Amino acid sequence: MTAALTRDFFARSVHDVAPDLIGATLLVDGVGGVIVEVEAYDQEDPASHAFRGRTPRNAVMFGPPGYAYVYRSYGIHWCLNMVCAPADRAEAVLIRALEPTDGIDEMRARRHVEAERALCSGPGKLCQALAITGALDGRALDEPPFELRAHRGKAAVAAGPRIGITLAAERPWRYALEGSPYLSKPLRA
DNA sequence: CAGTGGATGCTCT
DNA sequence: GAGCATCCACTGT
Repeated sequence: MTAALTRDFFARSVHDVAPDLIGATLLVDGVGGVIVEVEAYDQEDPASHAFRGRTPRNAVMFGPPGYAYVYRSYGIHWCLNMVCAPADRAEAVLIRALEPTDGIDEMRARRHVEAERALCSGPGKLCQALAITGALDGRALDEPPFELRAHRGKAAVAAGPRIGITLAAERPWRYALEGSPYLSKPLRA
């Protein structure tokens, strides 16, 4: 029996929560896997959606911790974040990659690809594989359809620069499971 | 491999 | 009207 992650887990600085999420298991309606890559975004971060203040889109980031912030990216993909920090601070962790463990055939069908390595190796890919859409924006992470289980033992976490952004990309706020073949890109120092 | 460009829709200026 | 917290297909070594 593994411990479920509670809302208290997320009621901390995103810079503490993000590395601690590596190794945890994320399922949506029983489909998902182990979190192997995340990125942290805080309120003073020019690359964060919260940087320019509260808007209808990012409202969930300004709410209490332990909720999902889901937004559309490039008009095509969805991206999943987990809201952190005491309320009134807007911080969130972007979930960037999973190692698939549960419902692999269902993920293959949704993604239209065979290779396990390609199912969840990117923020848009994993949302497609787990059927995460804007319908889940603002939903509690400790309630169905979400299931979030803590990692047993210590994960080997490595940090590096963030990916896919132009502003402040050099901040070493990307965290990954060292040596995992399921990352969106290899980690660079 | 590395690099480039198109798809596509919503949010904010 | 610009600009994306992306992905894939295609090009050229």
